[in-house]
Amino acid sequence: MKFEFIPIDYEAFDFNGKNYIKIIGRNDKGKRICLVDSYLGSFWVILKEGLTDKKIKDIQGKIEEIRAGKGERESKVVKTELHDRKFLGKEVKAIKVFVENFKDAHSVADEIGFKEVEKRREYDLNIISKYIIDKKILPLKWYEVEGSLISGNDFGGIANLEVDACFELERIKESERKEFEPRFLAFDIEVDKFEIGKGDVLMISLYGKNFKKVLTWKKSSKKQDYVEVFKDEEEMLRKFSEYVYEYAPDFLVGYFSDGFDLPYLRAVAEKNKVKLELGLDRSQPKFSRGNVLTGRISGLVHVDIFRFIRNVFSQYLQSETLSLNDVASELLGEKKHDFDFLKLGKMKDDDWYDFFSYNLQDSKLTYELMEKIWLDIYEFTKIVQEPVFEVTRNAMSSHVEDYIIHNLERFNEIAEKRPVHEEIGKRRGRGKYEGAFVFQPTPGLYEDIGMFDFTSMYGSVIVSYNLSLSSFHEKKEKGDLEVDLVKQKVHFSKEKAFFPTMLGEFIEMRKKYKKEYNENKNPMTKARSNAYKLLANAAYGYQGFFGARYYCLEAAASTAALARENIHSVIDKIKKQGYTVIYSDTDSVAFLLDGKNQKETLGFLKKLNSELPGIMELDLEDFYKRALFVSKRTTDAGAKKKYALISYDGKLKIRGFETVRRDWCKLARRLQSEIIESILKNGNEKDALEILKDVIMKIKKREVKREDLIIRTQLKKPISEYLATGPHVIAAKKMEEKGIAVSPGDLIEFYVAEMKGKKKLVREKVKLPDEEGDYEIEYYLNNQILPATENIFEVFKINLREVIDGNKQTKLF
DNA sequence: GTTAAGTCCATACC
DNA sequence: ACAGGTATGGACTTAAC
Repeated sequence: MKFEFIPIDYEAFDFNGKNYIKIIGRNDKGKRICLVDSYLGSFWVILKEGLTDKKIKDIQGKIEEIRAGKGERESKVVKTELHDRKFLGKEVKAIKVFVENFKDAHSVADEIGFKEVEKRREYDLNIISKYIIDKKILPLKWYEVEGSLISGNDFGGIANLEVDACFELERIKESERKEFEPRFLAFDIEVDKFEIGKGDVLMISLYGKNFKKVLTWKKSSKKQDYVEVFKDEEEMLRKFSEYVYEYAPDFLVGYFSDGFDLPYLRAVAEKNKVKLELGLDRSQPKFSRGNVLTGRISGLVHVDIFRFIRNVFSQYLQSETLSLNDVASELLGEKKHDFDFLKLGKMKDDDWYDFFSYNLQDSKLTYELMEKIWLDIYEFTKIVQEPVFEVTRNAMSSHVEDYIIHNLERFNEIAEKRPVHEEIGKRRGRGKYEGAFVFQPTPGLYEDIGMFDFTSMYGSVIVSYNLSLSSFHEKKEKGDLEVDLVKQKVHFSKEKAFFPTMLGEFIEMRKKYKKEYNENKNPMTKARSNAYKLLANAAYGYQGFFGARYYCLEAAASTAALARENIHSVIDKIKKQGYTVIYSDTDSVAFLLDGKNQKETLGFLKKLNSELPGIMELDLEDFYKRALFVSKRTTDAGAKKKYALISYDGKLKIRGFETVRRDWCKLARRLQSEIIESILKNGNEKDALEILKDVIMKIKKREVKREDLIIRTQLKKPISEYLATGPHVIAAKKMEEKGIAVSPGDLIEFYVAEMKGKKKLVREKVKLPDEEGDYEIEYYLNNQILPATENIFEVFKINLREVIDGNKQTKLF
């Protein structure tokens, strides 16, 4: 039978001792299809130089005799082939070893420690990645498929899967078809005790296209048409699996569902002795323990969008936390419903009604977030060529690496191995290298400023100077680039290596799609341009990351060194041209126009660009009307990474100030930003000073709302691991005492209250937001308001303490 | 008991 | 453990008196 097919999920299975891959996807009619394909996996044995043909034949013979495996299972080598390949850019002779069951590739490779063998590689690749590379059957790409229907007990009864049809793959070729409308089903649970395994699931909400349900075993007399009440938790759980099956989603979507909803459901299913049959083979979710739990459901893709947002998206979000509420507010302009969890112990009829709609809203937000970021997931999947399950969970370093792995064939390259435990330890012990240059600013209010910055600076340095593991030379060779790292000199070949080449592709694609997007605003090109930008930015960090296959600290250190060299050179040229440089951080430089006009400055930028090496490019960031720099708190020296700018159209750009820090109270943050705005708009401090005086008065009169005085600090590790007990740790302890579960990652809220007796430490005055008490006036004046404002006024030679001492109403200072 | 230096910790910038 | 280094600054801890 012939049909069009789009792969969504891949799973390997063994049948009669051989590897098979089942691909779950859709056909062009929207039917769910399972495609089964055989797969013969292989790895590489790289030979030492100068072996005779006869010797190589001998080795191949010896390899073909090997049988190895783990436990009961044993695989034989099916065949070997000799190839000319490259490894880290060097030409090598390599034997391709085909193993009956790829799970035994490592064991087989272990048997090939002959003295003629230089290295063994690719036995550590994931079988699905290997399959996608070898067979070129890429996720989310349409194919024309010929296959034969599988029925009965073929392949161990695979025809029993909950799909519309199962085929064995016979022929496949690319199709022109593009459009794909994925089916999402979002879910969310509510429980009575937060800790997994300790409580009951009170309700489960589901949200899809024209589909909304809240399943529960609790009742409210007020009717909600989407609520279905079951006799107990067990029946609710059964119905949950059934609804998921009926809706037949491609993606079952949750928010933090790897860490909470799915494991919680599993725990209560176990307790109720019911099976959570979510898989297309009616199997239960399987959890793998990495750093965090990961829940996999056979045949449909469980997506925890929190993880994708955290790993990929978060750096471009303004939200102060990655909670569903904050992220949905920012991306969708929609919030969670309010529900007071303290009611849980004594729920009334109306409360259940509210709780059901609260639960449904969470699924709705999750569904809409998935719709919102789907194109980003889709583009990442297309670019790195890994299945959506992995793409939505992997960190940026993995995305970079996956792109490399899936593109090595173009370079005839064999993949490097993943570092093992000892190697990682060694790498981590190597210590830091010198990073970026930051210009020491002079505090002051400046006027008429220009700012240039390099586009993808580190990426373009790597490409322009060819910095990577395969171009790195231990000893200097003829024509090499030499980079002086002070402690040592390192060398890189000028022969173009694959890593800089691929990174060049990221930068080029980013440029191309950014341009395309600007000409024709289309969410697809935006997502694509964004994905390439993220990959380009992460590639530098990747080479310095201890877990990377293509780790090269020398390349990372050289990238930073050459970036410094380039920014210094640009700073010098700008100065020489007659501008005053006032600031620079890593890849940007700010300077005073000193009477020169913008047009002239842009002309100068063009000249600067013509002198830059390789693909490096300097851009106009913007022209600004005013800029404010302040001193550090402890010395007179200007503070780095802390400044505020106002553009000619009145837009503010504030960096580093307390205003942008989430661990300062609202009052201090708002006051500081008002002061900064006033100063930048007016060009003087007069109005700003009045704003400050007003707030100080309010504090003293106790007119400030508690909400504006709450300080929020993240708990980064379990309470017991803290060596220094800061205020937020005490607040977290208090929460635990009240029976509120706290875990690493939570934002802890507290305020500083007046206490009986003289308390010295801040932590002794910590109270939780709902705890009775009066705020401590002195703390908020001295530890929040003053530090956030005094070095701003210092720029105008105003000593806040003196000014305020002269004010009769404010004698506290 | 007080104070200054040192350390821990969170958060930001690029 | 899940990209890197640079930087600020609050609050606690420790050493010295």
